[in-house]
Amino acid sequence: MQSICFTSGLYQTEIERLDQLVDRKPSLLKGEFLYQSGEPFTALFAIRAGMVKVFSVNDLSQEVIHGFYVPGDIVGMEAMACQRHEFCAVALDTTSVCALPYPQLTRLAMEVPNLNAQIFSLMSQEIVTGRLHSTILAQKTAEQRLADFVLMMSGRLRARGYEYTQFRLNILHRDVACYLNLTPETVSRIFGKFQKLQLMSWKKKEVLIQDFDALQQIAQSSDQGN
Amino acid sequence: MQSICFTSGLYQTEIERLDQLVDRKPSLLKGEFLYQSGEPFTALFAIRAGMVKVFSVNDLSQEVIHGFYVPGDIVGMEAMACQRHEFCAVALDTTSVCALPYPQLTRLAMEVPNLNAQIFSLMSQEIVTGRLHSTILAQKTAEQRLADFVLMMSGRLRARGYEYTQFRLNILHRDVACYLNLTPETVSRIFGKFQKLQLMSWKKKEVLIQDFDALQQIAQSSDQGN
DNA sequence: CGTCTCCTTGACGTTCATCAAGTATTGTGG
DNA sequence: CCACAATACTTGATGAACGTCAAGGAGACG
Repeated sequence: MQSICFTSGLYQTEIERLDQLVDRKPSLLKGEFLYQSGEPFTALFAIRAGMVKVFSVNDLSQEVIHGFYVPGDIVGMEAMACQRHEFCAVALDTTSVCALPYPQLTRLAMEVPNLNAQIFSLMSQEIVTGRLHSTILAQKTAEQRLADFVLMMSGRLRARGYEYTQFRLNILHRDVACYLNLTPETVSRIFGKFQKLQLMSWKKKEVLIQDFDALQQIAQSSDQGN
Repeated sequence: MQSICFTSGLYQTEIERLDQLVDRKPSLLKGEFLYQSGEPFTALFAIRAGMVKVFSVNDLSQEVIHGFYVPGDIVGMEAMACQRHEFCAVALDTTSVCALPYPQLTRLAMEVPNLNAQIFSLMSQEIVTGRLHSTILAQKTAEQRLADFVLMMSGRLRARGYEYTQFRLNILHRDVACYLNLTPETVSRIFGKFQKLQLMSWKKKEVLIQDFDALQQIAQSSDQGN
């Protein structure tokens, strides 16, 4: 079962031991929380199916979205420091997850060096991802951000063996806007433009990418080049 | 010596074992690199004195600054996933660091649960810090970002027992601009305004904070409130 | 003491947010 | 299963915050 998350560096026997401590949760419905800000931290969550967004809420109770997580991803690592959640994680779709209870996980990690290294690696990757996100917010135009976003989601699905030119993506455009620090209006205008240019379409939760190269070019064009 | 970095959760005997694997480096001069993008990852670095900035370089060879690190901080954790640096770390001042060789560190961590937990905690904290940085870039006005930045640096010095109302900060305003996704011109204008209002001054690398409350208020004002 | 980099100050322009109003889509209860 | 309400998306007109460009002044380093 855990063939997706932690396992790239583990032996079969190690995977089996990991399986034993996994707490397989019932499916979450759209809108249900994995965790909320303020709750004590008890476990990491491995996503098996569906999609999750992680966000915080600012002073004016607007969401600030920090990431969308797909099957194979682990969420919750940001709470290990305080042993308390400062962020919220909510299902965007019917979602199934495995809980990895933290005390048991660390205990097992102390016995299985490969598992410990895997956790380090995942956390390190999360730091890098966060910095990339910052960079995109800071350096790219609205068009670049959107092209980048679509390609990134496609790439992550691809990396995990899913269809990546045409796929269901149950994310509100409003949430995309929020993740990329844009407004829904801007997102709408730019997706409209992309569709007119036959680069891609995103209607009714269905994404279709028609021209990867052109999107890539937009995403990378050296700032005001476009 | 290591009374600053990892040690909050360690016993004396554990600290001593950590001390044994520390590789105490000679001082770095301003402008010298701790590591550069592309180099293999060999060690984490604990900063003992001075200041370090971590950054990446974008397509147009402009720096994107991800953080400034002060004594007591650990840098390099983002490279654990790939075992290769994707970022650069450079001394902004005469800086002294300890290298914590990664293989030895992980080996020791396997024997000392407290140390392992400490590393998890630091990495988790780094994820949170990155998300806060994103949030500031995304949600705050130029004035708020600058007020926030000054208070943050002050707060970090304070947390580590240094002077925090008046202190040396060897960071170019250009680098502050880069970190906060602003231009040097904007930074100059706003610091000029803050000085006129007697909130703070920053001249010749010397920061003086005159009115914490007012800065706090600016940093937090609910967006366009100010 | 001179050069180079950094900082300052002003005038102007651009990107994207805001506001507003209308259309589509989704969800719900009868 | 349909009708209606609520939410999401679209499209246009306007505006503001900050970037860009330019030129002058101060500080730092050799």
